[in-house]
Amino acid sequence: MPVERVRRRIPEATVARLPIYLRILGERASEEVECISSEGLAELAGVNAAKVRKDLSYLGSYGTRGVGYEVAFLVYQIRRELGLTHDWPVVIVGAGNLGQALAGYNGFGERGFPVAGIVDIEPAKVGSVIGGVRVRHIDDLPQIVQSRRVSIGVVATPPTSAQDAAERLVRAGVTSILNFAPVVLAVPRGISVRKVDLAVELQILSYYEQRRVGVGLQAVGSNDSTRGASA
Amino acid sequence: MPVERVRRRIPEATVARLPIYLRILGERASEEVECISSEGLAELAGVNAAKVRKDLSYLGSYGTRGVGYEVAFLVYQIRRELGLTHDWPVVIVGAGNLGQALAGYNGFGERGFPVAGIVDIEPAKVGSVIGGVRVRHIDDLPQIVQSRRVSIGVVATPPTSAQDAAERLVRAGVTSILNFAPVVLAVPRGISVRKVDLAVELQILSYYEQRRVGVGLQAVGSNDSTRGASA
DNA sequence: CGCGCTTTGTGAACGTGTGCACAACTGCAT
DNA sequence: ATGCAGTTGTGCACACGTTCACAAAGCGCG
Ligand SMILES: NC(=O)c1ccc[n+]([C@@H]2O[C@H](COP(=O)([O-])OP(=O)(O)OC[C@H]3O[C@@H](n4cnc5c(N)ncnc54)[C@H](O)[C@@H]3O)[C@@H](O)[C@H]2O)c1
Ligand SMILES: NC(=O)c1ccc[n+]([C@@H]2O[C@H](COP(=O)([O-])OP(=O)(O)OC[C@H]3O[C@@H](n4cnc5c(N)ncnc54)[C@H](O)[C@@H]3O)[C@@H](O)[C@H]2O)c1
Repeated sequence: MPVERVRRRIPEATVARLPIYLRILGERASEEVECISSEGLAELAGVNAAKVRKDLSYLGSYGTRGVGYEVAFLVYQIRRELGLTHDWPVVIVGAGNLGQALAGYNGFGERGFPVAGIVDIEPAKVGSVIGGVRVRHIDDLPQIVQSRRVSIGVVATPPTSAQDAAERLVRAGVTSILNFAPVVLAVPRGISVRKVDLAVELQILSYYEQRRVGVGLQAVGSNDSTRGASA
Repeated sequence: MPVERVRRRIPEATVARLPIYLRILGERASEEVECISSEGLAELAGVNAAKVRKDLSYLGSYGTRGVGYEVAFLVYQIRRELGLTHDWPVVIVGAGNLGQALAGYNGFGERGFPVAGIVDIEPAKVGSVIGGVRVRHIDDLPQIVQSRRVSIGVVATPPTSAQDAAERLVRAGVTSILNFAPVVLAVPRGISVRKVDLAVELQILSYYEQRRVGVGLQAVGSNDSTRGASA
């Protein structure tokens, strides 16, 4: 087996698009499409073909000129690059409205992110079962993280508790956090954080909606997921 | 009253940060803080102070040198720029797991995005009440959109129905869509779409997690919401 | 085998976003 | 008045991201 050479850094913007390509390719693969051109993939992903080629070129030269990319091989390469060759169990903090919806959602597990546990600070919430996972007390967090080798945590608590939840996750050993609470989390260097903030999304839509005065405006920005994981 | 002059275009990246500033300022305002410096706001927002100043400069010169920005006035200006001077009712398509969590969430209404309605295609779901809103049949969508003057729609259906849901929304008169389904929506020119895709977020975290080999990597990207509203 | 068709991979130009550094300005003290 | 400490607003340089355009390369066919 050859030595795994040091991987070149992949631009943030590209990393955010690879999952999109991956999903599209996955759908094609199940339809027994063997090959796809950058043009075809670009169409399906809603981006420019040159962008697709440049993105894929960061993985290596896996295309065949005059033909395109072999779907199955490309899927393998993207998965490898994104670190999706093994599962990443996640732990959810906060078993409220949102935490329950997340825990009950199968899409996570299917994509390699099984819910290893869900915890809450409220004794009344502890014990109930959501999506096959029993809600446990937040004091069990370190135990869950360590025994299940969890490195990704999801914050689904009210905003006022989000910083506390994040600190507990970090103390328990988690190194990546997906934050649903509308607050800016302070975390130690080396911890990645990504934020999903619905109010922000709506307010951005509001901005463009408001400007929609008479003229049907075109192309107000791209549609990618360019948002860093801070550290 | 002076003529409202044609507003200059605000960079995408700035538009994505304004809601963050707005939330922070809102919290300060309720603590009776009258003035804030770009440095202070930057700290709370987790960004660079120069960036804050440049962002705010797009709104106009509303700061006072040597002093800072008057919180209440700045809140007003940002709200005006984002089009938050009036409510934007939203309609949710898909009353499943996620749709219910969204409808039951008060945070939307509080921030000026009241749920004007929630619809589903499944007769069994119609009639139940979630968060004070009765689920209606999707055929009522045009009526809801028109009578409540809705311009923002939320897609919370399974991926296979998402394109259908989007088309119904557009036909009903909606011009902005927030899409939770993991698919790329095709919409006519002039329709803004933003996407929230949890699997993508997790996969991006996975990428950085996987690279976390030995060296505690620093600063892997920013933490903003730079994602366009396509058209 | 050579030729034409197709599609990749990438250099280069352009556009957007970031952050430094500093002049311009404010307010206050003396 | 004048000076000084503090803070904004912005020109500039650089980094990052996007798109074009085209040479290089594979494929199939005669
Ligand atoms: N529900 C939604 O649709 C929605 C939409 C957008 C954003 N959000 C955000 O997601 C977060 C959760 O929303 P929700 O509707 O589920 O709220 P919720 O109040 O229903 O649930 C929050 C849960 O967190 C638990 N909790 C509180 N402090 C905790 C702590 N320190 N440690 C562990 N658990 C703790 C509470 O006991 C509760 O069960 C909020 O920040 C909200 O703003 C929710
Ligand atoms: N639940 C989560 O936590 C979660 C997380 C991430 C992403 N998502 C995505 O959000 C979407 C919804 O997820 P969910 O868990 O709520 O699914 P769900 O199956 O619980 O609910 C989907 C609802 O949409 C309705 N529906 C189906 N086709 C429709 C149509 N054409 N028009 C109107 N309504 C229609 C169904 O009747 C159902 O009630 C999915 O695309 C899912 O991938 C959900």
